[in-house]
Amino acid sequence: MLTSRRKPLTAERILEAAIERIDREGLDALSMRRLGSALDVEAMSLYRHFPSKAALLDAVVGRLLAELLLPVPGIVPWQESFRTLARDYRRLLLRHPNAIPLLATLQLSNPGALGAAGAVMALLRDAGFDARTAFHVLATAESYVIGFAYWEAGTVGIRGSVPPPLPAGADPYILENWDEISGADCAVAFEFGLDTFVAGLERIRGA
Amino acid sequence: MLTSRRKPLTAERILEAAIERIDREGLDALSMRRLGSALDVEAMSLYRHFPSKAALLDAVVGRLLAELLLPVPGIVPWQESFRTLARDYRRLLLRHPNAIPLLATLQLSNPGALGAAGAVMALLRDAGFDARTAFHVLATAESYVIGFAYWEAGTVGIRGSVPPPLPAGADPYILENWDEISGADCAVAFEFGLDTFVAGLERIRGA
DNA sequence: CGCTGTAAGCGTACGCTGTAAACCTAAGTG
DNA sequence: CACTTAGGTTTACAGCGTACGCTTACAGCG
Repeated sequence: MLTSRRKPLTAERILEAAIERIDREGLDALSMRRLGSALDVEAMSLYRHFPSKAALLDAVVGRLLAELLLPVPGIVPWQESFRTLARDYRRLLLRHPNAIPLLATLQLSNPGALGAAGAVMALLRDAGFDARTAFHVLATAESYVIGFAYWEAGTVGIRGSVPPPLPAGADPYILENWDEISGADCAVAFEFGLDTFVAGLERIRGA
Repeated sequence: MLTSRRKPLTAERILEAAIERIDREGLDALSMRRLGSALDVEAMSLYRHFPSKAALLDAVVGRLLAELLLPVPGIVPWQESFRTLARDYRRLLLRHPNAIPLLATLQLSNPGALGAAGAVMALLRDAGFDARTAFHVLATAESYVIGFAYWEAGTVGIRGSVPPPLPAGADPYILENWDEISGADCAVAFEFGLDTFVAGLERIRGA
């Protein structure tokens, strides 16, 4: 089959197609063969651009994290930057709910994660936190956001798909209000946790 | 092959073997064939006890959650019960780090999850929180614990295995103290987040 | 005792997966 | 022109989940 007529395959195009497929069909639906055929190419061609499927998924993580606007210390109060980043991160995760397991297993060694981690560390140290505390805050906050998005995507359901039926025996409040527990409700809960956390931070800043 | 000489296969024995394999070799190493051979049985025999691999994994989740000691309201201050449960949950997750992805995707419809969720709801309502707030707290806290364990297992490394090498460009503090960032350090960070959260809860109780 | 229904485990087979290795071809480059 | 090389293809392999049908062991019953 002639190759010269096609738009050339690039790492960038592969990543875009991979993300689109993950968003639309889920993580399990992303196989090298399917991804290849979505790009009009054989599966093995992808290996010219990524050494393995795992490497490709790592790159997907980096590419998704690049959507985040990182805070610059000193322009607005640190609390505001911190809240904004957390909210942006949650929204990013909800825009790509099928990719959450990928981002949850993100390692600090991922180049895409380093930038974000560094920016948060800088922000917090500029706010007066010592380095060790800043690191704890980073770990804690990232955990919270990812955990929450995981929970939200799994509980409320992904992209409005019907949540699984609740069996009898659930807590009365949850049972009665199951239908009302929506994305909006989750946002309230998220903000609640975020407020609580920031308030706690303010009390120990510089400690 | 004669079957009467063997210990009979039961759902219980299958679950135990599955958990042991997950703990020892990881989630990916758990295939029906391998699990079968660990039990001296053909893969298809497992389907007599579980309708699918997904159902088996669901049962694994339930079985793991059953290790948790659920709080009973009114015996000790709610803060103490809350903290204890969170710590127990974290420890449970770290005892089975390879199963964290399973527990992270846990749905509220999982029978094993219902008991825990109900216990927490009861605890919080007994403490004076209204139902809606209690639900938010449940979501937030569970997110935090799971997210944190995910982060901890991925960052510090699982069961003392060497963490991946940190590339240059990381935040200076993280780079310099990478070797020292240990489980103990994580425990401090976890307690820090927990304290922050409980303090925030105390301020809004009953609101 | 034999007969029969049923539950439990086995064997085979199908379509899918990730990827190693060899191959082919078009585009430079001397 | 010959030669190299990057990029896409082809084939092949081992392993996966599981549908389907077979066999075996045992329980209840006459």
